[in-house]
Amino acid sequence: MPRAIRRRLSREEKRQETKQKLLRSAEQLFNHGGYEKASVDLIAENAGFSKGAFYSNFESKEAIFLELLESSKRRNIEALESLLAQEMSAEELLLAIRNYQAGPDSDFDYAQLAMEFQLQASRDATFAKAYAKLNRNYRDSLIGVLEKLYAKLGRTPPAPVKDLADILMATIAGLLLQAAEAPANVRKRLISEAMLLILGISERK
Amino acid sequence: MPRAIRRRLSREEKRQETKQKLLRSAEQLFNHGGYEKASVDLIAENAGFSKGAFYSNFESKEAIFLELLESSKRRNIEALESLLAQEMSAEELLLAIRNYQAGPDSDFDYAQLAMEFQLQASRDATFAKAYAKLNRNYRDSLIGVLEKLYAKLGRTPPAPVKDLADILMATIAGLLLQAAEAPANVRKRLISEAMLLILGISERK
DNA sequence: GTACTTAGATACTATTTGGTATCTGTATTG
DNA sequence: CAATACAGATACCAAATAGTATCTAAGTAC
Repeated sequence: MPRAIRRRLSREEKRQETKQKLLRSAEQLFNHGGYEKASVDLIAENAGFSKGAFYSNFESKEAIFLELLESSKRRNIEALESLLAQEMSAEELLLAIRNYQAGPDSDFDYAQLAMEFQLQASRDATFAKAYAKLNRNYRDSLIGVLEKLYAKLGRTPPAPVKDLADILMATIAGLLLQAAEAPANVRKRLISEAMLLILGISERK
Repeated sequence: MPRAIRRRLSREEKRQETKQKLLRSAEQLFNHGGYEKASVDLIAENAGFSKGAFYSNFESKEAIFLELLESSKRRNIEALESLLAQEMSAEELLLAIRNYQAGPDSDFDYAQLAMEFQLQASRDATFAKAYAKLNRNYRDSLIGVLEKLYAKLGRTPPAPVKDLADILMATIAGLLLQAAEAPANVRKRLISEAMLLILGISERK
């Protein structure tokens, strides 16, 4: 175990780099053609490596899929949490939420990948458990943001925020998938509109 | 061509029966495990036939998938159209819409299958075209129903009905998929809630 | 610099896939 | 009832798949 003590781990560093490349390759391919169509061979090749590299870094295809799922969800949750932490006016918060999923920062690709996860989860018990757990965290964060939003706006939510969170997540996912071929601005507009409707803040009362 | 004139087509009848069995088998399997996982062999076997029967009735796996898509969408559209045709009060119409997708008549399975279609469509140009076309019809029907609804209610929609239709479709699909493991009554409640929020008719003003 | 470790390449396997070619039994036709 | 047509079964195929076993070149330790 001479790992943690040593100074320059050029070896380990490279390994991590390879792993990252494989992850990004897999993300791309899963997103593009779905779980089944993204073969291990292809993932490796697309990253500029061979299958050997893949199995040297991941236990299985399922494993890389789950790892991807976890990291995406984590990133998403972090974005929400940081939103929560910031001090901002009601209008600012509203705007931020409105642009959250539809903004240029959060890639649309993620949504499709998430959909792929969701579908796999609805079919595979292993995935289902992992997905449910991660989703719960995400949902909780979203609920927090919504509560903060309504508090700042001085309004009462039109429905339990738990439900609003669920509906919001579903709608965004659905819209992104539905309009996969539509131009980005159409998607954005629809998503914004949907969020305002669901949150009940479309017209300034 | 001694087909259309003759009396009792017991042969042709049987053929159609076989085809229907294959279709239902495919629907089941596509829904359960997705497009890729439902092999032609499996579809045939599950219907009680051999692969020979399959290829005697369908040109390819893609073909049966598309045929399934078409018939499901058609059924859905017909349901909407018949809703449109009926004379009913605003409340009745509202209730009917509220229960439309969430009702016991429309099987939840369909939604998951539709999702599978949608995902495939987002990845395959052939599917994309077919799906877009069918979806357009469905959307148009839904728009008609919504217009009728608002007319009867004597209200103005909170957003262009076109957008409302898109959002509604996406939300329902998203919720059904998201809550695939949740009990049916939870799904129903969420879907109802979402519809009311999106349509802007949650509280009786 | 020599011995050891290991990231990653190559080669291979067993299995599954969609699709085809061919065959067979039975319903239809004359 | 004999000839034919055809629904569907059987037997195949080439390609692709996830995963494994083995090897090699380069990094690390002494």
